[in-house]
This record gives sequence, structure tokens and C-alpha cells, in this order.
Amino acid sequence: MNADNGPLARDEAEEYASWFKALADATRLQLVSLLARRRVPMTVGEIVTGSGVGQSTVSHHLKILAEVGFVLVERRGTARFYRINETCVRCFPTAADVVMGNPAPAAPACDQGGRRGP
Amino acid sequence: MNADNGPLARDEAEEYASWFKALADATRLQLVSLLARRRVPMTVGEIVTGSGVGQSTVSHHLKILAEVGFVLVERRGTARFYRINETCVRCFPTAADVVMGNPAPAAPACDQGGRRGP
DNA sequence: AGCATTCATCGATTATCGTCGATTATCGAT
DNA sequence: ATCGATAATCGACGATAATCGATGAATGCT
Repeated sequence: MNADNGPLARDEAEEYASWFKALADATRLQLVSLLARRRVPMTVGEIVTGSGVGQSTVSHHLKILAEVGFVLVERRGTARFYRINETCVRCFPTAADVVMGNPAPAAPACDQGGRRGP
Repeated sequence: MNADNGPLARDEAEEYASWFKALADATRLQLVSLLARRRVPMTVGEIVTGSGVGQSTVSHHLKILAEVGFVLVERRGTARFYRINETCVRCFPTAADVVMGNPAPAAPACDQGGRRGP
């Protein structure tokens, strides 16, 4: 797949762009890397104190990250637990390879918990 | 390096974000993938006709891609030849791994033709 | 029922970005 | 010196986006 050498189709390009766009912000990168380092689910409050950004701003960014599937949410009581999506952790670098024209190293498909995404 | 588990430092986050930002646009993705597929240098005119975007727009995007080092320029006569930066092709997916908290697979440093970048 | 906690959402503000047409700069050829 | 081709730059416009404070909704506890 994708071995021709025209430009990337517009739809594909927009799909990939939406993934990169989700990481195209320093604050958002700090959030995903925080969730990726501690692999355990974290509440919004923990993420706020652990990142030094305002609560509403954190909530906003987490929503964006969840929409592209980089993070997953689970409600427990009044708290929301966010955690990194391990599937994206594995698959996203492969997407980077595709864009860069690298031969995809036998990628075992890219399913994740229901969401569309890398 | 980077084995602690605080969030990514702000400076690192901004550096990585600038790379992702360069790819956070469908048109720009089409340009890099076009240059990555044909690995041979292309003039702006060829890129324009090969991508169906206005000349000034293409020029604008190529500048952005060159600033982060994804593409390299060379002047020959009145033409400008743009080509993909092979170093970025190899290193960028590794950067994606770093952000995602993956163990960097023995990356052999990330120098490229003088420019700062992935 | 009432209150406290946790977080999403709203509204507003400010900054950044993508695109286009027109203009300008650079170079080669005549 | 002039002309033609190539591509960068400029100025403008509309659209997105990031941040913040305040408000609102859901839940658990007493």
C-alpha cells in the first residue's frame, strides 16, 4: 500500500496532519509525555499540578488528545482518569515513517480502543 | 538521558513541537511526502504542478519545512532545487518514540546538513 | 436535602496560521 | 541594457487556536 509515488492523497494527508496537529503544541506534548512516562492513569488534578498549567487549559488539551486517540479516559466516581493509549505509542512512530517515505517495518495494524487514530 | 519521569522540559517540548508543527498541515505533508517519494531534487515549479497548490503558497510552505530542516535547498541558475533531508527521514520517527515514552532504539545521533532539527 | 469536590464547558481575548494576488528580486540569455 | 523565467516576499483577509476566569454539571458524602 502506498508504493506509488504521487503525493500523499489529500484525505490521507489530512488524517496524518490531524495526528501531528495534536502534538504540535508544547503544552500538549508535555501532557502526553507525562502520561507516557508514568504509564498509570492520572486524574486531571494530578496532571494539573504535575504540569503547572491552568485546569481549564489542561482539560481543553486532554480533550483534543482524546479526540485523536492519543489518550483514553475512564470515569471513576467524580474523577476522570486519563492514560496514554499504548496502541498509539507503538503505531505513531510508524505513521511518521509512512509520511517520511520509509518502508513501514511490518506494522501489525493499528487498532485501538474503538477510537480512530494513529 | 530523559529517563526521569517528570513531564518533558518546556524547552524540549517546544523543540519537538516545532517539528510536529511543521507537519501539522495537510498541504505541507503532501509536499514532504512528494519529496520523500521522488528522492531526487525538484524545482519549485515541478512541486507546484505536482501538488496543485499556488506558487506563493508552495514557496511559503517550503520555507517552513526548510526552517525545521525537513527539506534542503540548493540554487542552480534561476531555479531552486528542494530535496528531502535524509537524516530527518531516519531520525524523525525516533523523535516520535521519545515523545511517546518509547525506549529510543539506539539512535546514532541526529546531525544533518548544518540545520537544527529532527 | 445540602454541601464539597472534580472536571467539562462557555465566553472573551489575543495570537498564530493558511491562502491568495500582486509585487519584487535574482539570474540567464539575447 | 533589456527581456523572460523562476521563485521569494509583501499585504491582506478569514479562519483556527491557546489561554484564562467564571460558570455549570455530575458525583459522593453527611
